[in-house]
Amino acid sequence: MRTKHRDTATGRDDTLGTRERVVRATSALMQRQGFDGTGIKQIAQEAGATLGSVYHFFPGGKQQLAVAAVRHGDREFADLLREILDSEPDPAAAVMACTRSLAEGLRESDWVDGCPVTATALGTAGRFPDIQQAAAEAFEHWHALVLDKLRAAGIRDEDADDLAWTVINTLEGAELTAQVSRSVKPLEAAGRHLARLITLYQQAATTP
Amino acid sequence: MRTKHRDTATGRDDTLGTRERVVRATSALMQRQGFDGTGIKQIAQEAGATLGSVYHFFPGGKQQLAVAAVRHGDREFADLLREILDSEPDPAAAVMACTRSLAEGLRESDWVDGCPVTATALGTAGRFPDIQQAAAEAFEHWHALVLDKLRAAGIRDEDADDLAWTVINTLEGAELTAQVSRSVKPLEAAGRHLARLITLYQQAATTP
DNA sequence: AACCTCCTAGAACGAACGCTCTATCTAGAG
DNA sequence: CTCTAGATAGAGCGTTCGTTCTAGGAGGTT
Repeated sequence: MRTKHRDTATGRDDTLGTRERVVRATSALMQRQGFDGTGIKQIAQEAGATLGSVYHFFPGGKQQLAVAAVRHGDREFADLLREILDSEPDPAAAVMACTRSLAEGLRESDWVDGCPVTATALGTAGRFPDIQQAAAEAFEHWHALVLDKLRAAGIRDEDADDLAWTVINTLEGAELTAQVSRSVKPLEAAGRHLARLITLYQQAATTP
Repeated sequence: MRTKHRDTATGRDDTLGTRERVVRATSALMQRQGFDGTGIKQIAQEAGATLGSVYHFFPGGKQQLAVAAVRHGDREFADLLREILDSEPDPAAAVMACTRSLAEGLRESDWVDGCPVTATALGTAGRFPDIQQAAAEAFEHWHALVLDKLRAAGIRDEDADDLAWTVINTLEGAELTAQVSRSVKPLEAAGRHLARLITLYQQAATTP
């Protein structure tokens, strides 16, 4: 029954298992519409699955779906972030490359694909601790990646941790502002200023 | 019928008109639960109004309610921002005071009251242009306030505009990260680094 | 008195929601 | 072949959604 054909219109890949297709559809839909704006029947339709299949793989219902979607978004952005950070030896240049990549992704999606976990996490702030914790763990993973890069570049340990948080914060906020404003300007400014900040702490580390 | 009594349990103020009570309830609820997570009947109940009253003042329905709520959040945060910026002559110290204020607000609300426009705007990204534009205007208003402060402190015009965007971006992102992580650490780091960045551009302006 | 405008009140509608349920299909083991 | 567990299929449950609708109350003007 399952064909090896890729549906170019919806981006759905029938070679993936049902569970994976459902997770990806949930992630994509909640990224755009948030938790409450996304229906399970809509997820099933987008994934090319039926309601029975969805509840077979996710007996915990919508909440379990959201947690899986957030974790998927976590891995997805972590892979992108790792790739970009590895491609540039200089951390300042690497962070600027990140802002360019985020800007490109936003523009290509006509300003609808923002951070894959923010929309889901924000709408469920105090209501579903599981979802919130999955989102918090995503931020921590991304922070760890940036932290490694900063430390490898010689930035002092006591500076690097906070600086890595500011990098994540600013990327997050700039993407959000850029999306709402439909302009890459906030992301461009963020890249320039983060690069400036990073080189500042690099100099501080080499001249004690 | 209308008493002059303030309901200390719900925070509802009966001395306000119905329309204003509805707007405030919408703003508060959508700040926590987003657009789709907030029902009109819930708004009516929280505001101490009936469904008929809500639709009398907002015949445009939920969409019009959301726009009014975002504009209310815009004014609310603009007032706070203006007050803090005016209380500190040094822009770096003023921005740090902002991060402290945001951290305090988050902690007091048990991490549920984040930015009053983000949750509403994110969930309606591509669907309701009116809401998105109201949110974009809010960011512009806040940006203008920071921009004035930076210029008044002598920062070069060509630097100040981008720098003001990064301040807004980073405040936004840090509040978001702090809320999800239930920790003030991201906000504290943001305050320190923004202050550092601002003084850097101040020095650049005085030593050509 | 009558009248008019503003506002309040909530029943009722069709649609969509999350979820449960039973039934059927498929594939591999024996 | 039969047996079984995993996966698929979708009708239907009760509830809630946004919205519409009609009816009534409050207060001022004529």
